[in-house]
Amino acid sequence: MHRRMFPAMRVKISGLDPHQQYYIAMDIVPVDNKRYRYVYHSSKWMVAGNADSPVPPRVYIHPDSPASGETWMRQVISFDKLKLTNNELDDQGHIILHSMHKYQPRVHVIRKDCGDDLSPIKPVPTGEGVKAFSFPETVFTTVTAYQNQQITRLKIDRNPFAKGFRDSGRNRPNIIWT
Amino acid sequence: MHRRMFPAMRVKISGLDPHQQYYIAMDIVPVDNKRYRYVYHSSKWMVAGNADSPVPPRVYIHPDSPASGETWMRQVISFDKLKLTNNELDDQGHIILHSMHKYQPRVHVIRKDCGDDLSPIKPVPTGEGVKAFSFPETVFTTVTAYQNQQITRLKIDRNPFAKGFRDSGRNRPNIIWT
DNA sequence: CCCTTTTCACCTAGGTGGTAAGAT
DNA sequence: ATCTTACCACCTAGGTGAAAAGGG
Repeated sequence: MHRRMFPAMRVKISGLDPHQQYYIAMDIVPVDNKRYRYVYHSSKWMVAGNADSPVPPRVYIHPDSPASGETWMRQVISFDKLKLTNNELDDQGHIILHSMHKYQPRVHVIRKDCGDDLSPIKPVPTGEGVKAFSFPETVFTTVTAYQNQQITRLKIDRNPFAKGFRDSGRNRPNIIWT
Repeated sequence: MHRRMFPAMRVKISGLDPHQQYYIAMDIVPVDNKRYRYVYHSSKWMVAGNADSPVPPRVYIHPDSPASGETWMRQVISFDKLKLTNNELDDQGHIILHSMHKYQPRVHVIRKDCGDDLSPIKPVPTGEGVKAFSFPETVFTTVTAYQNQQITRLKIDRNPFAKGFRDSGRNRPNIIWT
């Protein structure tokens, strides 16, 4: 199984060299070494043991890559086509995560000459010409089924593909418009 | 208005340097200086005057570009997402053609270091590191409405998006399956 | 008269959460 | 008991030719 990450991460970048070419990429790293479960009566995620064994590292290379600093800085950069899977044998280049774990997305800005061996199935290079950014408010917990009605609500209300589950969609038979 | 070119041009390439990066692109050039009309009773395209005035040059850069010679040579390269328009003011990077004219698609293989200023709205560069290929059997005449029942048949039979017009699609009401 | 544009029903392709069945 | 999978109806997004309307 695979699904897009939603809501998608969106960033604006400044301070690039307008005439330099860059790759922009995202990976997703574990926040800690724990597995979680959702405790319904307290509406909280609680530690439920140690993390599952690590998983092959994957990188989402933004499809506009490579592009000039000018191009990247002119637009909001959206990662809405990034796909997640819990299938450790995935062969479609999706990002592999464990369910019921906490993760943190990272945005990487990679000067073109440092990204020539960039690959969806290799770790992002580090060092000169590569910078990584992460935002604490984007930490999330993976699930295969929603544990929390507010999340379900948010997804249905905001994701265009879930329109069929919005109120005044489904379960409104026999309405006669006059 | 714009439509995809169908059937799409598909090529296989050999003889590239596996470790060199290349762009692959297509443009479409006039075959002659004439405008045509279709003569129904003889089922032939006949010259009907001189060509309309030239149109801004456009290039379709294959979306897998740039990629290594190895990558390009491993696959059939399909141009099925290339889009044509007769709108001379088109601002979406589609290839602009005159209706009722004869054209010839060309495939360009461009070594990466020669394609750094490649753009959908600039002519393909020429010279060292760039090669162009064309195939006489791919010459075609542009139309806004089909002139010929065999072409309509071919499109409906071969294009997945036209499935609704195939026999045993439409115009088959009141069939009861037993 | 001949060609072009607009609108339409009908497709392909694929992203949603619900639900029931499966797995551990 | 808890989590995962498979399938479904219902969407978005966009590519078809037919047919009617528009234009020179």
